[in-house]
Amino acid sequence: MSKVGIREVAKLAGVSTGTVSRILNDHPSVTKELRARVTAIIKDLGYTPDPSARSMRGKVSRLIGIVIPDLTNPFFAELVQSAEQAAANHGYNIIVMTSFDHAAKEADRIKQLTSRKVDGIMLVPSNDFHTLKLPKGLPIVVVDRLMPGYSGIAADHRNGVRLGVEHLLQLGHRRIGFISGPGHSVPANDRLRGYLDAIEQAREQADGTRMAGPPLIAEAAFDYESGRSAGNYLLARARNERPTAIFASSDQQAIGCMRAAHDLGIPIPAALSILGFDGIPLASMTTPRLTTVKQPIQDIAAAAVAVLLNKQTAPELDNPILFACEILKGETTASPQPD
Amino acid sequence: MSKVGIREVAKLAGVSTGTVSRILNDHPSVTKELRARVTAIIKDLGYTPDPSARSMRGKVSRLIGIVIPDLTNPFFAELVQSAEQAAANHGYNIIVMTSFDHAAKEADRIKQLTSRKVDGIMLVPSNDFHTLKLPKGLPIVVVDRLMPGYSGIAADHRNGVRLGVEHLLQLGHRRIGFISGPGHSVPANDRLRGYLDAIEQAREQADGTRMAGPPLIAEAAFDYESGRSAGNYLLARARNERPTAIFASSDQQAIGCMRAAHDLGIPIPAALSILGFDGIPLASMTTPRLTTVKQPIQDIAAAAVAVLLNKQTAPELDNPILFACEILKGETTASPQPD
DNA sequence: TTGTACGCGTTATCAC
DNA sequence: GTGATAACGCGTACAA
Repeated sequence: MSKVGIREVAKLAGVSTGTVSRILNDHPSVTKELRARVTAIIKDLGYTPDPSARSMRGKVSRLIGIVIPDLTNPFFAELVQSAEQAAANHGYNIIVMTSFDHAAKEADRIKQLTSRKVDGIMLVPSNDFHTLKLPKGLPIVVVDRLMPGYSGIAADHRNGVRLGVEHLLQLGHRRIGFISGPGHSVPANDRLRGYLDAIEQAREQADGTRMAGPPLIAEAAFDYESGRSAGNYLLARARNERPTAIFASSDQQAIGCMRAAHDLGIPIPAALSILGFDGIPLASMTTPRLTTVKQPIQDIAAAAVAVLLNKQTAPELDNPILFACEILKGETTASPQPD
Repeated sequence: MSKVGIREVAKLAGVSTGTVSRILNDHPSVTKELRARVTAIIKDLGYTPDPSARSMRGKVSRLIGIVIPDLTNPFFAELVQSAEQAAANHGYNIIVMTSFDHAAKEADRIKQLTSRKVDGIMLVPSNDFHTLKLPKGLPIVVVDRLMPGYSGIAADHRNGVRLGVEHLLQLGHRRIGFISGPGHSVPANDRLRGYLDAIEQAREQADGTRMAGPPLIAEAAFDYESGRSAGNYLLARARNERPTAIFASSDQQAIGCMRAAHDLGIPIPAALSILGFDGIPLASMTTPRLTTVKQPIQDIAAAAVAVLLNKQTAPELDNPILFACEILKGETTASPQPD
């Protein structure tokens, strides 16, 4: 149970340390039988290469760093967990750090990771990312909040929202409100664009039924409380003018909005449909269960890890990899009642 | 921006590498002024010691490992985030791994962490922990799910539950139902004990008002759906026999139970009080807001890290450090209506 | 108090 | 195809 190094293995096998090293690293120029014999001895001794020594000599640490704004956000938690799985499948481990959406902290974290010699960084940038200088030469993949100038991977928020709006349109809704995310957030803007796209398109196709005139949009932070006030704002008008459906930019907003509707005595989904975005586990725990547009978090995480490990070619700059969203049907959307 | 090592610093300061090393490690035998000068140069060059080399030569990696069953569980997510903060304050980073409550995976993770030379492991054991062999010589602190034979840190579940029951008693409840956690879970049993303690004590003090006779206990997993069926079970009896309050062992159970009550047309808190346990953010997002017993997660995490870094003496075996819980008042508890 | 020299476990570069 | 050896960057006896 003590220090069994590569030397012990070599001595016991009657070969040199170099050979053992080559075997460990799947170097081709080693006889099959020799490889077999040494491998047996390795297993026998229970020898494991020392990661510290490895990362000192070579350039590989088999470590990837993850920097996210907030781990208590269920979306990021699942992202990290999925990434850990994906990394483990390749013999990698992860170092997790939280930036709290603070650019200075974020820069510091990245510096730490660099000195740790991580083989790559998966970054969900803080919102004031523009002040951020990233070290060159270290693979970095930006996830979810895309940044111009870096390889990015994310869900296709824009089309995801279109999907959601179309779902509501098909149910017969014509006055569809939208709770937008904070204006400085990249995904928030993508989602807003998706909404505007879909509404615009519906207007053009105007199949007799007219779409509502004034845009029914409220901007809010992604959290619960903001969703609630935005809901209050959107619902504070005469019944024949207020939206019959509200599409929120996050599940938490949607749940806050449900609460607002509940406080106003508006039954869901009878008098108001509500649609969320994200697909966090929480969505299925509300009463009634929230219908939501689900992001393929696991796919995103797996792709990000694959890119960092060079298992997959990195996306071009300014041409991110996007994953399609899908609708997770709950009980908060239904056809509108006639006025 | 290239490789600035300890040698460059030494050369530029006109001292030897040994001196620089001693300065870095706060070795006492160095002149104050020399220390000051070299420190300045270090900062000037932006020199950072190479962690890999450090952990190879010395025994310290400034890395601590965290193994938890499931990161998407909000409780564990907050635990990890708090630990990361605490570790960062001491110049440490964390490697996070998920065991999925699978003993074999867990053992493998721990082995990986050992070979990474982490300076300590914070472990929330999987439920079949009894099959677990932990490496000696490596500081390990068991958190939340206490294990006999290891240093443990957790919330005082037992007294926390007592607190909750007393809250309900003070409101006037006499038929208090309890949704217990899974029987094989250590915290679940602690919580059940707390409930039984409090009820027993209330019986003895029997101040005229009689406590309900038969125990109103339902065992369930910690999740939402299980809480819902347990709630259904407890509420499926005549009004004057069913509990006027239900205390759940987790917030998710409590929320499931709220849904059960809602489906049965039982208003909360008018006809039924509900009390949760954990204090996850989700608790304040329900309608109405859940009253719950909050665990001091940050304190737990900070203490665990402190113990691992020897900043604080480890708790005796079988004599864990316990942190007091507190009641987080929401809107789901109130005095019972007369029958 | 400070400098020197060596070793930690591995991989890469040569010879063989 | 395989063996010997330098080098990676730092900590630490030991010598001065």
